Amino acid sequence: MAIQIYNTLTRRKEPFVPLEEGKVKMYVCGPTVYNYIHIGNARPAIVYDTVRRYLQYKGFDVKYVSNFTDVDDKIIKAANELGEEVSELTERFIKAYFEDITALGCKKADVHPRVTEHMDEIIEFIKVLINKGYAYESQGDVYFRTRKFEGYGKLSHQSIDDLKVGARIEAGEKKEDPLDFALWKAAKPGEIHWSSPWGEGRPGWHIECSVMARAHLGDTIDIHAGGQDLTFPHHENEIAQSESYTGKLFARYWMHNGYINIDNEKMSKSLGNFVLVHDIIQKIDPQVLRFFMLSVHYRHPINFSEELIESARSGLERLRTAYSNLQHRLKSTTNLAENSELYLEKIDELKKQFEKEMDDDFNTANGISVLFELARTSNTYVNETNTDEKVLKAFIETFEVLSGVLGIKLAVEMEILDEEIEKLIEERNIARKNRDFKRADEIRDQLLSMNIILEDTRQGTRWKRGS
RNA sequence: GGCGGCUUAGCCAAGCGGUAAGGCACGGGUCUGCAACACCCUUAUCACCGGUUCGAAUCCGGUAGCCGCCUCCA
Repeated sequence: MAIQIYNTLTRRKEPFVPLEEGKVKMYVCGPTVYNYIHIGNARPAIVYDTVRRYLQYKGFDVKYVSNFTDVDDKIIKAANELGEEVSELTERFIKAYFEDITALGCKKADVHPRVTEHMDEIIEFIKVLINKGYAYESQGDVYFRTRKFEGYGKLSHQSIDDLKVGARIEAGEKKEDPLDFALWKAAKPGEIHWSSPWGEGRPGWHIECSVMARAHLGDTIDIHAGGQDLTFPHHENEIAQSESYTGKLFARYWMHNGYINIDNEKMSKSLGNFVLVHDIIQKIDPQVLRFFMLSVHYRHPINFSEELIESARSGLERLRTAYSNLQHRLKSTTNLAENSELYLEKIDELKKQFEKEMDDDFNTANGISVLFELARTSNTYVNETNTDEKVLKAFIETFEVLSGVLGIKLAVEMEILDEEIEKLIEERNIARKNRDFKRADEIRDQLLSMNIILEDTRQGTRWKRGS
């Protein structure tokens, strides 16, 4: 069964068939680097990282490209305010971006192209659009002539006339039509600029993605993804530019993720409820954040609140515990179990179930519920009198593979305890054997105050760090 | 005004015509010296009204409420 992807272009789920068999060309709109990313930026990073991981799991060779917008109005403004060079500022936040998404369990893209590194190609691209009559120069700016492109509005499913009603007419209009958008903007005095046939200036926002996608992935790409708000105008404009340039379909599947709200309100600067990843991961385990985001379907809105994060934390903890229960039981497995086949079959069944859910437009929420079922099954198994190493390892491997697809790590770092603590645990076990429960409880409390939680199982005492 | 989405148990959330997954919290029980972990059990007819159908949370029409895009935005 093929993967089904909801395609914004057709507003339907479609079987995913890449242009070139076995290979996927994927482009994800990346951040404008003028600040730390907020959790709203983190969602596409996590969601499409997961899409990529699943495609790879299914055997596709994925080329994943995600850009940095490293020159634009907001960047220039921020650099001016901080008295910093544009390049210094962007370099700083690109570095921070990698730190943040790495913490969130996202792999780097195969290519992270930057606008400033594609200036020649951008200028060349615009020249062609002008030559073809799709763009025109106006007082040092260059605009795209939207009415010239027949398919304008096909992604956002709006007719060009409906769009026009809502379009804002800017003061000092240099456009032929309000819906035309800038490909090139003349530099204001003192602004960073590049030389072009139309004078000193810099690229408009939309052109960069058209150029960089083509430069790194070719004329037609398989999956183009980004936040829902990019559908219009950003992606609509990309389509207009690229298809006018190449005469070919730009992207075959368009994926758009939903928004994040904070305490049921839209995250916005005016409300002052921006949550930066950089800040929040000081307080919340970034893995919990990832788990939380994947527990909701990517196209649906998600609400962010401490209460919901706490609930996600408990859920992830349950999976981690199940995983460590298996590891722990491995040390005392009897290998006398007679029901191995039954469990191996169940594991296989759950694995298939997971794939079925993920095949359905990357339903990570359901994928996670399969992990919970795997946990319940393995917890039951771990408590059997006899276990089989083969089965324990199959459980462990399945946990690793499936959670790996979601980019979730279940293994908790088990640092070596100091000798003193080891001795206390040992002393407590002796006390318990002698039924000196007072001393035993004393030691347990003492360790608890050191954030070490003890659990007595039939196979011995084990410990873990509190969270 | 145009386009689109949402409304499922205390909270979160799946569901895409065949009779309500899963998680968190709560309560009861088993396990345990006690706990923790774990396991078992218990908890909803799906905003409302009408229609189509043998059968609807799921399709159609309408009502109400919430939200997004149409302007920089993930």
